[in-house]
Formats: sequence, C-alpha cells, structure tokens
Amino acid sequence: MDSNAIEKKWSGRWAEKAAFQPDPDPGREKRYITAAFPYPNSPPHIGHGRTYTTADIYARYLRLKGYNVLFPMAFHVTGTPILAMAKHIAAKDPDVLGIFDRIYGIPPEKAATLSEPRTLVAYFSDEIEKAMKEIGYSIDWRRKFYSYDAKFNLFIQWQFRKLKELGYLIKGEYPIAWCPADKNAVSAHDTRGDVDPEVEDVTVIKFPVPGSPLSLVATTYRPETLYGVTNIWVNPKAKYVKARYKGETIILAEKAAQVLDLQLGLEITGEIPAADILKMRPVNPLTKESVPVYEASFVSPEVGTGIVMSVPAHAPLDYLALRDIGKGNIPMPQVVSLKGYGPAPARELVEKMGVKSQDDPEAEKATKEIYTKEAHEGVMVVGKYKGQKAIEAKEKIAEDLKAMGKAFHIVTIANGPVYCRCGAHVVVNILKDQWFIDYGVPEWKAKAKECLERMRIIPADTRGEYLYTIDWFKTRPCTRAAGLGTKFPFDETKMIEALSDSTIYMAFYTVSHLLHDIQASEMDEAFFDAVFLGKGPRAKDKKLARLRDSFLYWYPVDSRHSAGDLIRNHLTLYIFNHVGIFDDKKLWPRQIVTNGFVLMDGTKMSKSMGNILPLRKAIKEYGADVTRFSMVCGADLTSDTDFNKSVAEGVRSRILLISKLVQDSEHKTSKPHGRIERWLLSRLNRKIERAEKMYEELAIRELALDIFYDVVSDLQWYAKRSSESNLHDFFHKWVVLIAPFMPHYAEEYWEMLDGKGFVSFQSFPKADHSKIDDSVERGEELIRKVHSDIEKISELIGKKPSKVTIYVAGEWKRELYSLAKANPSFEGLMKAAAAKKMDMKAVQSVAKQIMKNVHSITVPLSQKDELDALKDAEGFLAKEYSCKVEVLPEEQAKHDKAKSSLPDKPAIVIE
RNA sequence: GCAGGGGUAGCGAAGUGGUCAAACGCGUCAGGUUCAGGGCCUGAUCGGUUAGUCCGUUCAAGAGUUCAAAUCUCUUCCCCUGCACCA
Repeated sequence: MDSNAIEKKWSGRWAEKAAFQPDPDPGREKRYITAAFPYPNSPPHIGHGRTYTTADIYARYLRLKGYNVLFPMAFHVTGTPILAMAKHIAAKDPDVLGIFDRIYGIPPEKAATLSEPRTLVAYFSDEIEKAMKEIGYSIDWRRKFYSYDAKFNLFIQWQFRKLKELGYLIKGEYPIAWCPADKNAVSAHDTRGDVDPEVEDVTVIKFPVPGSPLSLVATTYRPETLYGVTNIWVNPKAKYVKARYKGETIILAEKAAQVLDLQLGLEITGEIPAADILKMRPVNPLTKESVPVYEASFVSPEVGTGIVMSVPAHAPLDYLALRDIGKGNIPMPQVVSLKGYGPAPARELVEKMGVKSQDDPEAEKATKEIYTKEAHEGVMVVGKYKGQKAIEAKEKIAEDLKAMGKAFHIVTIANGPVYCRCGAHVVVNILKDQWFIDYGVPEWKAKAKECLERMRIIPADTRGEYLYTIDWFKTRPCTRAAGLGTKFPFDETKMIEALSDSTIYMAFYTVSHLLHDIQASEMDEAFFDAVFLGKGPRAKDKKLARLRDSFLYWYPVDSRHSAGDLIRNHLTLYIFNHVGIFDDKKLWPRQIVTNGFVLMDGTKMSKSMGNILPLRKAIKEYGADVTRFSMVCGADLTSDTDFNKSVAEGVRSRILLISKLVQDSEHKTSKPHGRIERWLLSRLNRKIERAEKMYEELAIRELALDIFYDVVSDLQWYAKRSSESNLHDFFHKWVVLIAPFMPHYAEEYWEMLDGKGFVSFQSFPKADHSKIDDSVERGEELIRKVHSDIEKISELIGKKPSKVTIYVAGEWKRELYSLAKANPSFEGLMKAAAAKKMDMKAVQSVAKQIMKNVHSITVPLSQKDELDALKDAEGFLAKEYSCKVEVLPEEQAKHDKAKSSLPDKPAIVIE
C-alpha cells in the first residue's frame, strides 16, 4: 500500500464531501476546538505540527463520540517579523536565502519573488495550508482569514473599544530601549549580536554641595549602603556638566546627561571641570556628613550619572579605588553584617583574592560575590531599618529618599552597553503616551481567576503557572509604532501589538465564513455588539440572527491548544480578554491543553544547526500518518518529544504489518473464534475501556503505547499462535479506535473491511465486557512464559528438545495460596495447612516459596484453567520446537521434576 | 534572585509504597532467515550464578519513616524553562 496514494484518496474524499465543515445543528451537542494560529513567515516544519496534531487527534476523537466538532484555522500576520523577513529577502540576505534553499528547497529565484510582505504571506500561508491538508487535519477551511483582513481589523477595533469602555485601556509613560539615531524602539533582533536590552530602574541620590545650589547626583544599585559612604567618585578624564532638572541644578557626566535627557528632560547650563568637583565637600543626605570627592578610573561617564558614591566596606571597587590613591586605611563604616565576614567584607574579600587594583578584572568577580551575598544574607546594622534584611531595607530606603526629594530614579540598560545595528548606543526612552491594557484591575484579575478555576487544565500541573501569570500581569503596552495588523482605534498612527490582537479571535471563526455578503461599512459597533454580545441597537436585526446563532452555537471554545510556552502570555491573555469582553460565563473558555516541543534527533531544531525537517518533506518521506504518529507519541504531552528516523521507520513498519493483516481479514468469516481470538478480543476490549479515559485526558503517549505499539505486539503473538488469520471482528473495532491517530490508513482499512461511510464518523467503540476474560488472558501469559522457559532451558542444556512434557501444579498447591493470604506467616500457613490435613512435607517446600512474597499474593488460576490454556498451545509449542509436546497434570507425573511445579509455574521436562 | 519542572540502565523514557533488576522505544551484541546491504524474526543487554533458578548491588548524594522505598519525609548537589512588549 502506497501511503501517499492512500492519503490523497482520502483527503480528496473528505474534501469532496465537505466532511469537516460543520454548521450549527441544534439537535447535536457541539465541541469547539482551536489551536494557536500559525505565523506564516516561513514554511512549516515538524516542530509546528505537534500542537495541531494533538488538537486534531482530540477533535477526531470527539467526532467519534458523536459531537458536532468544529476545528478552524487562520493565519496570524500581525507585528514586525513578516516585515523583517520580507526586508531580508529584498536585501537578498544570504543567510535567509540559504536557509530557504538548503532546508526548505525554495530556490533563490523563487525566494526573490517574496520581497513583498503580502506575497510572502500568501506563499507561506499556502505552504502551511497545504501541509495541514496533507497531514490530514480535520480543519474547516471555509473559515480561514488573516489577521490583517479588513473585517478582522474591524472586529479587533471593536474589541479595543470594549476594553476602553470597561476602563481597561489606559495611557501612560513607559520606558523602552531606544535607538537615538533611528528614533525607534529596539528589541533583540535590532541589536548587534542580538542582545536583548534589559531595562532596569536605578536609584540616583542627590548630594547637595553646601554653599551652592548644586547637587552631585550619584547612581547606586544599593541605596541602603548610603550610611557607609566615605566619599564620592568622579572620573577626571570625563566631562561633567551642570543641568537643570525639576528646578534644581545637578552635576553629572556629559555623556550621561545626553542619555538621560530623553527621560529626565534636562537643560544643560554649562560645563564644570572635574577639578572643580574634586574640591567640593558634598553632604550625605542621610547622615548629613560632608564627604570628599576623589577621582577613580572605574567610573564610566556612560553608566548612570557618571558619578558614584563610595562605600568601601561593602563595595570592592570603592575599596580598591581608595587603596589605589593611598587611602586604603581610612575608617570604613559598616552598614551590613555578613556571616563569615568582619565589618568590611569588601576589603576582606579583595585582600583574600589578591585583587591588584580597580582596573584588575578580578575586581568584578569580587563585586559580584559581595553584592549577591550581601543582598541575600546581609542584615542592616545601622539606621532606621537596623536588623532587617539588606534586600528589604534597600527598597524602603530608596522610597524614603525619593519621598523626601533627596533621590530620584532613572531607567538604564542593565546589560549595557548595547549597540543598535546602526551602531548607535542604545538608551532608554520614556514613551509619554503609550497605551496599555491594564491587567492589574483587581475585578478583572478576580474574574480571570474564577475562569481558571472553572477550567479544565491539561496537563493539570500547569495550573499553578496560569495562576502565577494572572497575578503577575500588570499593565501591558498594547500598541507599537510599526507592523502589520490592526490600527489602534484611539490613535491610528499606532498598530495593535501582536499578542493583543489574538486573544478572542476564536469568536471570529464562528462567523468568518458568513461575512461575504456583509459590507465592511456595515460592520460597525452595533454590528459586533449584536453578534457577539447580543445587545445594542441591532440586537434584534434579523439579518444578524444567523451570525448570532452561529456564535452562540459554537461558543465557548471547548478546548484551546498551544505549546506550553504560551502560558506566560497568550493563553493567559486569552483568559483575561474573554472574561473581560464576555460577561456571560457560559462563553468563557472551558479547557486549555498545552504541549512540549519537537526535537530533531535529540536536539532542538535551529536554523544554524540546519536540522530542521520541513513538514511537507516529512509527510512525503514517511507518509502523513507516520509523521502524525512520530510527532506526538514519543513523549508525554508536557515534555519535548524526539522526531527521528528510526522512530518513524518503526511506526511505518508496524503499519505495514497491520496493513497485511487487514488485507488477510478483509471479509467477515463465519469461522468461530478460538482461544487465541478470545484472548485478542479480551485484550482489545480492555484497551477500549481504558482508551476513552486516555483520550479525554489527552494522554497521547500512553494511548499510542496501549492501542498501537501494544496492539502490534499482540498481533505478532497472534500471528505465531494462530494457524489462520481470523481478525475481521478485531479490526472492525480497532480501526475506529485508532482512527484519530492515523486517519488515512484507518479510512482505507475501514473500506477494506466493508465498513460503511467514513470511519471518521463512526461511533467510538464500546467495550464489550462479556469479551473480557481474565482466565484466557492469564492462560496466554502462562503460555508465553512456558514458551520462553523452554527456550531458555534448551539453550542452557545446549540441545534442541526432542520431547517436552509440561506438568501443571495440583489443586492443593493453589489452595495453599488462599490459605497464605488469610495467614500471612510461615507458621500460620503451616498450621492452616495441617488443619486441612495436607501432606506437610510437600507443603513445606511450597510454603517457603509463597512466603517470599506473602504481602502481595495473587490467587493463581485453577489447575483446569492452566491445563486448558497449555493444552490449547500444545500444537503451537510443538510447531515452535518441532517436537512432541505433552501437557499433563502433576498427578500423572512420570518424572520427579513434576513435584517442583507451582501454580503459574508448571514443571517442564525436556528430553 | 524569584517562580515552575526535573535528575531512573549506552540513549530516550515509563514507573509514585509491595507482583521492580525496573514497561516501551532506540542503540549495541549474538543467532536465524531462499542472508550483498537494509529489512524481518529470536534471544541477550547491572554483576555473578543456574535446566526455566537463585544471590548480590542499583533508580543524583546522604539521612530518616516502614515488615516493605525508585516511589513517602528531611538535607545537600546538579540540570532545564520563564521572568514582559518578543511573535
């Protein structure tokens, strides 16, 4: 059977019959499944497939359970990455073109035509759609849209108007990493070396200079150490300036002033030579002490304010700089006590490490060590917060100083210096009218938590992560200056940011295919209010009733699927926005399912490694069903799964084996079921019973092991044990069970087995309890054990058996097991046996065996059951070892060894 | 640092108190096959031992609870992920 041909055949038929294009059907219960929509800036690879495959398996399972199931798909094109990709292509970026060529097989000529964002989107979304069709996702493609479609834009703008009405949209200041040359926000992919600029608040403390209106402003990460300041540092090689800031005149480095101007609004009034500063005696605002100003080379005019306060007891650099100018012996007031150190931990460590000077690279190591240690273990020994932890005092002191006007804070690049690709030094800018969504509103948070509580979360142990994220969300900027998507309705020069426009789009799917005959101009506030909220002036509009009905039929989303990394943003935003926009709790999300990633041959797929397997290539090479299988069955839902050739090959060869067996059992026969068929069906019905629960819990891996791998090994055993194949009944049930995993083969098998209609729409098999037969299964286990024992023994004695005799333990030995259960001690058992007047000599040796596992005794099969099983296998065993095989009860023994037979462990005599 | 998740045989990965020397898959080794290779089949794969057995030592390290621990408790070490404007 050629898998690609089968796939084509069945995907063709599904499409032809519009099998997966459901419409509201009030007579049937619905299930609505969505997965995070793809971002088409490159072709799909197998890593993209896991979430959708999981969702599709689930959707297909629910269909078998009789639900009317909707599984739609669309494309997310919002934001800058598509623009960036188009730009790279336009610039003929060799890296990008090389990856397309080598990995995805897109020749440079073809790639060159994709320099327009919309062309690029069209091409890659088409690739994704094709791949998704080829792999057999049961998606309703009628509902497809792009997040830059005009009608979708109107929907999103409506959403934002609602958020504003609710008071969730606010305007404020926001610090961002900024390139002063490009006059643009900077993120990781805009910087040299792809450094992600981290912004960080830093405290600046004012040291007023007596007798003048001036203040020196010192930057510090450790305001609590202000008690221990001995002096101020400036760099004599740097230029310093005076600047007006909020009615005061402050002194700081010129470079610092330029950088900070953006956020502080400084007016530079003149230069001031470092030599003049060195003569000043500024006042510590906390201790009111006058301190000298000294020079130090470690002070960088670009970091902070270019002025640093010196706390030699706790800052290695400060101590080193003092020592460098011959003042290493001045008194160093202690601020923080640190276990294992004396009153000046910085000096102690510096001496211990033998750091040479402030320019010694070791100085940084010492600094890091002291800072982290003191932050976590340090306790204040002076001041208002004496006795408190340094880390707590730090915040409080900074707040106190700010409240008194003796300090302020600035925002800097924590991991600086970072450079823009244009070469400019990245600084921090404060955006004055940035729009935010305020996820900090307490009622909103409370609703989000309520929703979470009502929701089913799979895997269950990720629930805490959602809760954490809900708590952690504060205000979140929701617009950007550039990118594709939707214009922000209250400032059309801005675009709605990419995570903010994809929070309730699942509602849009319910009507997206019904909008053809509705003009965009008609889709106003009242339109969306009517369709999605059922209120407003058009709520009774008959024309909109169909849309409203469709929405109400499908909503809420019964299961949302995504990779686990989206819990921290998208999935939590999804919860927030649903509970925010939709008052009716019946419309709130019901379930979220998250999964891990796909590894390629054990390592993370990456462009630089070149180990990316394009999805369409995988499908072509291994077939759709094998690819589906290999993507999701290798690991638990949460953990990463490995896609590799040998796993895929293993799946394929198993499918081939099954195909062969199905071919042999195409038609129903009237042949009766023998013991081995009964065994197989017993196993199958047990699996069916378990499978339903596993499907409900999306225990994909367990399912795969149980209803696929395990079934294959059952079938292999069956093939050995049976003389002729009689599997029609078995497959008729099993094929439906496995169909969600391998829909194409399942359809093909179903057809071969004379099934009617699509297997995709059959009923999930019911476990037939009358077919579950414990003794048959245990009997078969026994046969397997005996089979392998014969193998072992004949190998050990180094000869092929010419005759095998199997002695089955007598009934009295079995009775002993029951007695042992009631009397779980050696003496107890012996007494009980004596009371039954058993042959105590024989009992003793059996009892010894039993006592080994007295706490976990299982009652063995009866002698008759064991005999029946083994006699049934006589022919099989004889064939296996090409010799005569005889099964006898122990009582008919012709050999001493028979005595050592035990329940579940017949004696075997090989001659 | 904070939060979350982990450390099990050569590898991946099950296993949450007894039936565990530990599923399953891969790899490796041996044998078989109308056998180039590959595939397929059978067996082995902690050490020792044996007519199918039994014994010893294991589940990051250490301590404890228990008749019984990979599984429960405590301590330590190590690893991974996230920490915001990035889709």
